[in-house]
Amino acid sequence: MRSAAIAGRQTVPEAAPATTEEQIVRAAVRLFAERGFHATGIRQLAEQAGINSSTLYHYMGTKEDLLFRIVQDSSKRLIEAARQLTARELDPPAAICGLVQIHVWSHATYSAETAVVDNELRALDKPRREAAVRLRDRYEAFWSKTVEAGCARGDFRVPDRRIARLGILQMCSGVAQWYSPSGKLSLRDLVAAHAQMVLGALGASRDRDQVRTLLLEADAQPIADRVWSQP
Amino acid sequence: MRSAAIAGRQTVPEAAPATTEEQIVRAAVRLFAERGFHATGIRQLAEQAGINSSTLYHYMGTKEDLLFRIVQDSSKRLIEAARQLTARELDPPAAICGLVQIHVWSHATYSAETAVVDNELRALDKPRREAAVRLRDRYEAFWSKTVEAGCARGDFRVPDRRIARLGILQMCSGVAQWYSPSGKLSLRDLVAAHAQMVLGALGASRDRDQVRTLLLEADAQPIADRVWSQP
Amino acid sequence: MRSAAIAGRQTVPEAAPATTEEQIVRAAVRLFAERGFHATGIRQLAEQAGINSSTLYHYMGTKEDLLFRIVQDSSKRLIEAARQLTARELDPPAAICGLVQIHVWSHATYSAETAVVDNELRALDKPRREAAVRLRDRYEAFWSKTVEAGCARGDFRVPDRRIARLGILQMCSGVAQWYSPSGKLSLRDLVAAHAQMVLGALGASRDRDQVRTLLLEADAQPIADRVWSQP
Amino acid sequence: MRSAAIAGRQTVPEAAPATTEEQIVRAAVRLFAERGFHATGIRQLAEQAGINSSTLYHYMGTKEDLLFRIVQDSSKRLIEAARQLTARELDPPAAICGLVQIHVWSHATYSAETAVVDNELRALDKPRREAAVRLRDRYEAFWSKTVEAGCARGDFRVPDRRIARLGILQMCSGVAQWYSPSGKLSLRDLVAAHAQMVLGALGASRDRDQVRTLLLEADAQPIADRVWSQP
DNA sequence: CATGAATGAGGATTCATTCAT
DNA sequence: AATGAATGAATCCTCATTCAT
Repeated sequence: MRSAAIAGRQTVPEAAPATTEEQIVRAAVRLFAERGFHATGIRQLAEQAGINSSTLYHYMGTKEDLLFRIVQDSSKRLIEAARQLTARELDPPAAICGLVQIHVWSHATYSAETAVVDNELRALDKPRREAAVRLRDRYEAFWSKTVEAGCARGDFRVPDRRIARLGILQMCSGVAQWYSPSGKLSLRDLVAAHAQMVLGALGASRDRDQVRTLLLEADAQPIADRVWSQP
Repeated sequence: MRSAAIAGRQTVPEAAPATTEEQIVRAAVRLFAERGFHATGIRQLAEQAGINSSTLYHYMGTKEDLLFRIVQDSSKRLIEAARQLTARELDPPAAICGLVQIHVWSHATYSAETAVVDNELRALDKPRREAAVRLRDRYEAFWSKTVEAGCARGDFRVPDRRIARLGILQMCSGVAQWYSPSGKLSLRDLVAAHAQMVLGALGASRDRDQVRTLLLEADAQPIADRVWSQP
Repeated sequence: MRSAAIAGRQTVPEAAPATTEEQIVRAAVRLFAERGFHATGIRQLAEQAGINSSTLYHYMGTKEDLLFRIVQDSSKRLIEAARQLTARELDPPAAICGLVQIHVWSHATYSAETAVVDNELRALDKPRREAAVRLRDRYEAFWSKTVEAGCARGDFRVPDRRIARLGILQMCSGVAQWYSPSGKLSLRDLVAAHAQMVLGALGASRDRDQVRTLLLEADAQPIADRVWSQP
Repeated sequence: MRSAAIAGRQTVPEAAPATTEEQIVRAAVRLFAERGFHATGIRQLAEQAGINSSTLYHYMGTKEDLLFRIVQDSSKRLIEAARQLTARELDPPAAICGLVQIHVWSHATYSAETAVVDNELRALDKPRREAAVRLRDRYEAFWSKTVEAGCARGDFRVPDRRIARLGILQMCSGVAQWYSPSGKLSLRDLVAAHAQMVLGALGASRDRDQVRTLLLEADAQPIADRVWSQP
């Protein structure tokens, strides 16, 4: 198991002393990602947040409420980033590189948050799970549209657009499971490697220099950075 | 436990009525895949297997033992398939197509079993988790070697071999999450699409006809079929 | 507070060694009567029944299920007794004496059971509370009919039949709160006194000898005895 | 706590807007009566009083303190009413009618307050419960004395004086459970019906006109009205 | 006067597991 | 081979209450 990657957040240093609520959410994100929702006890959660377990209930409704909040929050950040990117109306190859940049950067930097979104939806009850799936669908729609556009323009050639979208998303999500920001592989290289693989998978030309150019053109990392820094 | 029971959705219909043991393993595979290990209660398990919860303990040791056996069994099948394939010493492009064929077919056909392997390792205690990880590593080693060989021979061009291996494996594992054998997408097309995307991601030439030829050359599905049918 | 009266059951000695289930129900009846449903903890309940608190859940569903079972059981016994009595088609004065005999005897002898029925209905959720109220209404209908008949025949003269029914029932239920079977007041005298008061309240002639005769005619105690002895 | 707050449904409309304290007591009376002491949470109490739950602790000491104050206050009002009535030294039949008038009117008009006194004493700890029981005994002593006197004078003929006292009190208390001031049954008729039944139960002559005369003679409702209106 | 934060004890219930039958 | 009874530990969550602000 590649759990080392879960460490997460240290990238953006935070000056303000963490409020109790923040500490709870952080603890929850970490534990839900590491052990899973059902394997995380309310007492561990409290302990990790440095408070008594009953105090949790001043801040979260239910344990499940807390999960849902986390899922919702992280999903919305990704959606917002994709929205900002696609608003630029780049060509499909640049657009897909931008999406990869956002996705991979987010999954590498906020691996715990994204792992929760990717793995713990099934712990939600039906209405919330459906709400979470709708959010995920809204996010994936940005990918769909870009793939469609690229195929329509002849930039991409894929056997099946849906399979392609699912495949490249899955590939890029994988980094949350193994990438460690403290290792020697840089985020930049990680992103570039994925962009190159994605372009290849989509049947687009994928020369290393072209990829570099497309990533520069997309310049999506600032977007990702921004959406994850907002309160 | 006769490990034949793990097969799940039987491709080749089996005349023999399921033994109690088989039913337990089937129920476990289904529930662990659907809800996760920790969210699966021993009583649900028993109910789904059509027996009393105490009776479970004649067949499985612990709930965790049961998980471990499932993980071990499924992992070994994949390993055995990959072993048989690589024993043929195909050229890297054909070999990688064969691996994709095995992996995708297995994840599509035995989605519950593979999902358990992919998602529930963290529920195992340390020694068992490490044993399971060793099995996974043995399996992935076949992929590593093939990627290495392809890169060495110039068939593949990737920015980072480890990232490539992880990326394509992740992509191919994804099918367990969404593919439905009862839908209109055929297994053959599913496999072909993935082979094509994987070749692309690896920077190999990925003309559709070439892919078809490589898949025919690899002819790995019979292997997969066989390893999953064994007792 | 007159809690001494709650002791209850010892009247009918029981040869068979109490099963776990019986012990649970007895403990519940006693505690629900003494302290009330909400003031009775599941652990006290278990302790009084001589078992571990988790074992309770093999026998009762929920604590509330247990309450409902007790309410239902006791209500049905009273209904059955009243049914058997009214089947004799006595004259209203004798019939009302019989009802008093059943009611007072039951409330004196099974004070815990009847106290639970009388006081703890509000702890039930809506559907069960309504079911319990329906049972109570079925029981009180026997009283209504008898009062009506007596008024129609001129045996009784009351300002308002509904008030009368409620008043005399309430009066007779009171014994569960204070009567102690181990005190010096005999059940026979207790019943006779209430019969006399009820007849008076209903405006019927209430000479002591008449009351004695009516009670003999009704001869309802064997009925009460019987319905409470059934399993 | 200014005890005026306990009044509840104000017969005489009060101009002054309810103080926080009054609202707390009103909420407590209502909830303790409806659901019982143990089923009433401190937070519901606060919500119903329109304040934060911590604020409660400025007004009540403990939840149990609050219950005790309510019990004490209501008990004292009844005692005071009975004292004023018996100070008139009426003949036993008129006196008993006056007591019924007070008791029934109070239980009908202040059903929540009286229900709390009648049902929730067991939630008090021993010293307070005993204090509450002493108050109840002081109240019931007025009834005892009147019954005794009536029996001594030959106005009443009862098989057992204690049983008689308990029976008629119980009968009259019942109205708190079912009477609705907004229904079509008037308080006057309710009281008259009970007076008539009580006289009958005591073996006194109970002609309707006599009852009316006795009630007029007792003229106790103004007393009840007054004691419940005092601050 | 009023409150939000905080807590320890305890609420009911379910957990995986054992064992005698 | 199979089960019903039993349990201790743990589950999530709510309780009444305190206190600094």
